[in-house]
Amino acid sequence: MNEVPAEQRIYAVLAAILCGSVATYGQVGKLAGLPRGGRLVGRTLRNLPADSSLPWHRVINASGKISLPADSGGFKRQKARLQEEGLLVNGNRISLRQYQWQP
DNA sequence: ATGGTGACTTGGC
DNA sequence: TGCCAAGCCACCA
Repeated sequence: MNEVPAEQRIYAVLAAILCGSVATYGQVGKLAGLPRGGRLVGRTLRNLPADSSLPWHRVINASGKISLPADSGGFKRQKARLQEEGLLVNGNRISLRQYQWQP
């Protein structure tokens, strides 16, 4: 019957990421039941409404960097929010020191 | 249907 | 550390 759409589960995973921590796209996808859905996660965040209160800014790629283009508004917004949560952001890269979210 | 693209990941050099 | 190739999934022309 009605199964919960993958997007819904991705939202739940996002909401579970602790403040001050970040997770990779692959990590989120894996926890949402999409072991190879890194791209799906990215596409889902891309489609998020502007009024969504989900911490999408806590999601970065496996290289520990922000995947958005450095000249886009989303990049600046994500960087600013991460810094407000106490994370050190150097350029497009997050200074990793126990940054990875642990479920 | 087919090919190209993207807020990805991993392995190799 | 950084770039490249292959794999993966969904969307678009």
